[in-house]
Amino acid sequence: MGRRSDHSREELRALILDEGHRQLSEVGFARFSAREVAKGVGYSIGTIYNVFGSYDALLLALNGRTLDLWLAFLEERLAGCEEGRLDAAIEAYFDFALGQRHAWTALYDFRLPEGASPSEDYRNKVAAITGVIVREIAAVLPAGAQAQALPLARSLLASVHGHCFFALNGTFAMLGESDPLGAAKARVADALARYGAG
Amino acid sequence: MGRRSDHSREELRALILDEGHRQLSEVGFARFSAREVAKGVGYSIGTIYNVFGSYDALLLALNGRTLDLWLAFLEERLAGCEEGRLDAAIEAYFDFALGQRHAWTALYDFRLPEGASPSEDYRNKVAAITGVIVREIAAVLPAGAQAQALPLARSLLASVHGHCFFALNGTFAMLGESDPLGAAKARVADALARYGAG
DNA sequence: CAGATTAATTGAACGATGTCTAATTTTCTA
DNA sequence: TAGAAAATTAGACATCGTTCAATTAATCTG
Repeated sequence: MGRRSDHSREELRALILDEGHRQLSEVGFARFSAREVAKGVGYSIGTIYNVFGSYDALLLALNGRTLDLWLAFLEERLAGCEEGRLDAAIEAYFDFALGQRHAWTALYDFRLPEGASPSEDYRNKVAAITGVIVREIAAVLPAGAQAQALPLARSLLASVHGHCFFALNGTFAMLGESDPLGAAKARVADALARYGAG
Repeated sequence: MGRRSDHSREELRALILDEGHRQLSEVGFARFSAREVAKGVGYSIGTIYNVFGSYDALLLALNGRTLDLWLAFLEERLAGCEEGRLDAAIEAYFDFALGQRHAWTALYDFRLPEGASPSEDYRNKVAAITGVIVREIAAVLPAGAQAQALPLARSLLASVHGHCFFALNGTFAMLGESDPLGAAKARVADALARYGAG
């Protein structure tokens, strides 16, 4: 079969992303297959390569979508939240990871070949999520510690990530920890206490 | 070729583990291949399956070896260390992950199929590493807070893991963080300060 | 020591993967 | 309307994990 006019380039791209994200969320990164996505949208594997160029590029696009969903989820949770916004953000972190388990895990299971770096677009998405945390931390830091908001946000993101990661991969269960979210909140509180936040 | 007397069962197992760990450390989890290991030891792929039963079992054994190396590395670093032992442990965490980059990453990239859980042997190895941290934290906690040593150790392990993970996977670089180790140490110090450690 | 039994080892087969490319077909352009 | 450009396909390729019948060497047995 040759050229078709079923979908424009952008429609096709969106179609593949929709179906791809659906499958990734269902089967997880390890079992994810570009061929299967092609089947799902009724095109051949070659078309996936025409649109995305490579398997890696497809996965980067799918992970980008996950980041978009994550940011939206985070902002929505914070939208009607007056007090305890930072705790709410941590809860949102956990809830998204648990709810979108496979998609979230794929963010970290998938790695570009050594030397390669993600697109500016992708980096911006990561920075956007970080930006939310920077904002929330700045809001609770005293005036004299505002300069610490960015480095602190990066560090606390890493801490929360570690807790969330151990919760999902079974490490915490193996060690008898039954309240990963509580532990994560406590560590964030520890750090903020030192900067006189409140 | 039929039965050979080149190696006993245990020698063969050790041979495969040696070569497997060498290759895993060299090429990383994504490019690791059981067939290639078979080539490396001069046996056929079938023999790998006779000895280990499955690809998953082989990888679990290889990750087990990484955990052994990690524990030994950690203890050796702490051996001649009088003060600042906890900071030394965090440094050791980072140094091992950086030095054994591929092997360390494989600990978390590889996942058992859903529902399956690692062997008791594997769980013990993870618990052993945790045990070292519990011990070191207990040593700096005041008498009244000893009960917190275990939960705190689990939580601080997660925090340090998050920092190490972000350092290795490029997230920190992407966010402009240039001292992940320093940040990890600071978060641990924050937590200990709250418990009156010193 | 000879023959039978057991155990280990092999390599081909299978279905699946990502990747590439020649051929085909449609659409656009001059 | 003829030719150029773009899109789509299907098959080929090398690789992967997995299985298994056949083969061969070591061991046991009488």
